[in-house]
Amino acid sequence: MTGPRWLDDDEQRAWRSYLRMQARLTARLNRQLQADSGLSLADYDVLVQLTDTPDGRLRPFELQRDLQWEQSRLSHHLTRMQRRGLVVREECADDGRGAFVVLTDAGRDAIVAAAPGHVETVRRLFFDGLDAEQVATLERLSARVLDRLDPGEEPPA
Amino acid sequence: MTGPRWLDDDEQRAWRSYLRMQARLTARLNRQLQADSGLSLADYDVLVQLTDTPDGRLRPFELQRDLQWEQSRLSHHLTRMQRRGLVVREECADDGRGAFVVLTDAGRDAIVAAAPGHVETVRRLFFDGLDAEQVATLERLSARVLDRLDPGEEPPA
DNA sequence: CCAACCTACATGACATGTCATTCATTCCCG
DNA sequence: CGGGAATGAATGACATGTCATGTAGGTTGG
Repeated sequence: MTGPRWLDDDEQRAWRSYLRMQARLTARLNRQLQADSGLSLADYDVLVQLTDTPDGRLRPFELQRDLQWEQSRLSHHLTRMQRRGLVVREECADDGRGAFVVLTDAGRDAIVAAAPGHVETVRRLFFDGLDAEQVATLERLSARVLDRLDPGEEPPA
Repeated sequence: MTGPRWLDDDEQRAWRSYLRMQARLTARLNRQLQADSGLSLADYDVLVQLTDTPDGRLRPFELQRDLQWEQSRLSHHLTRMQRRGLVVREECADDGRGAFVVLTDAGRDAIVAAAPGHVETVRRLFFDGLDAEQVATLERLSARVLDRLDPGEEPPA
């Protein structure tokens, strides 16, 4: 086989720039959320999914499908969120193996309190620096890469 | 104050798409590296920095500056890498507080063995799906966001 | 029917990352 | 000089994430 196809200079710059941006932005968002609401980004994502359902309850496998998390990560995370009173687990009558994850009042309060500040931070740190063209390109770029990562997968609802 | 400025539909789609791409891509790259070379992305980044110096040695604070890691993350990570024989710590004669991190032969072997497969994976999963225009936009976008994250910071060497 | 198989979920061990704190040394200014 | 502030780095406690495995309950073809 021939040697690897190394990245050219433009690709190098773009890749490094992307990696750094990604790392720093995630760290900032996490810190803002944590400091202002005591939630992590992961907590936030789980709570958003639950809030999007009419009765604030989902089966873990549905959460897993929506979030695309590893099953065991989800299980561990739900255990921790339950310990903190953000959700509770309930048994599932239909399926003896299954369970429900249910948003508690405290969980609902937490996400309601956290959302405005989080969105504001996303806007301030990210979108406010970009024009519509860049945002559109980002979306197509992400979609293309996602398609290569999981060929033939439905986009999330 | 007025309510938060929520994201519009385009921004929502772009943001969700970006978040998902980012998470999935990172997971894939990490798994490929781990499976093929027993290294994590974090190991890889540290080893790259060390390999870029003529004698494979750096002060921890230099590594920290280049990688932009938290100081304690770096310290813990170096401890683990040292335990696995990828680097060693040495005392610093010039500065009694300081230390050196030195690439071992095993560390050098590991990065040399890992790099081709990693680059190939980055190319296959990421760049092969994109055109030059998208890559260029990504770089500018990342640079702009980075600038908002750390106003007035020098770009890395 | 029932044995093989699949699905939903939990768990333990361990790697990684963060925050707060500690410690020694160096710097700097009166 | 001397003492307080700053710097370089390690550490302990704890949150998070991964992999391998366990377990109970469903599903299905012969």
